[in-house]
Amino acid sequence: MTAQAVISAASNSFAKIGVRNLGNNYKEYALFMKALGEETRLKIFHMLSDGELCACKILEEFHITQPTLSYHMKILCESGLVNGRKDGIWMKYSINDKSLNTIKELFNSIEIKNVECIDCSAEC
Amino acid sequence: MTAQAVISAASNSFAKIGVRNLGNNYKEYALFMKALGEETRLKIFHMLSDGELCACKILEEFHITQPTLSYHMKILCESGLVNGRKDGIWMKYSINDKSLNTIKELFNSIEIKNVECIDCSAEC
DNA sequence: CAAACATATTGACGTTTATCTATATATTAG
DNA sequence: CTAATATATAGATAAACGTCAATATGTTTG
Repeated sequence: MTAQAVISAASNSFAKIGVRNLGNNYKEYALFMKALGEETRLKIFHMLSDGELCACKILEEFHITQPTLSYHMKILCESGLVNGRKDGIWMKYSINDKSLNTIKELFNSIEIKNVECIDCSAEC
Repeated sequence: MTAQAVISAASNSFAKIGVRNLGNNYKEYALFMKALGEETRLKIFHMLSDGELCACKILEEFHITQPTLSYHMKILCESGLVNGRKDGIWMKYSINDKSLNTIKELFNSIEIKNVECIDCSAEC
């Protein structure tokens, strides 16, 4: 079975049980979540919701070294959640509007359905 | 400086720059995000948005072993995002409504403010 | 250009993660 | 009770992660 066939089989299975298939987007979304799955980065992201901040201001709020902050900002930026722009010697960071909306839509699109799984015995 | 003092100092700093402080909740939220920051788990979570599913059905959709699925389900459940209930020999999983709403509120509460960071030079 | 400053990169390190195989623990059916 | 089935746990392992100290890079100012 080729890699393509495996992927195709997986997609078909998803369709079989009626799940909305986000396709390749799962990779992107997982990257968003991974970026926010670390307390320091989540706090930084939340700090940025009040507007753009420069690295030095962010650094003041944590007990980490400057290289560690730089590492976290890199992950936030590479995920696409955060924009960085250089302003003279300063790096200024802000939330990427588009990505935030993507996340909002992802979660808001999930509506709880109180459907019990009842046909297990017939299929497993 | 004691651990308590450190935490207290951090909280004060947050207040200083006017960030909504989510307090201890950051740990919980980061756990949510970490749980969804892995492609397989994100897919599973999304599958569950169509209703309760048993482990064996979920397993069919992935090319992983049963112990690996068990490991992922444990992480999803321990984060609080997913509920598990035992029904005979089957484990049935569903999305935790309360946690989903918590996440929705977390992101929906973030409104983009186009505020440039301009007073860096004065404070750094 | 040189000094001062903000940020990025490198290399090292211990820790955590995702995965597997092998095995254990339920639970139901005969 | 025993066999079959679904799931969980244990132990091992390779890769990824978060952190730091040291150093490099880039920018402004005297």
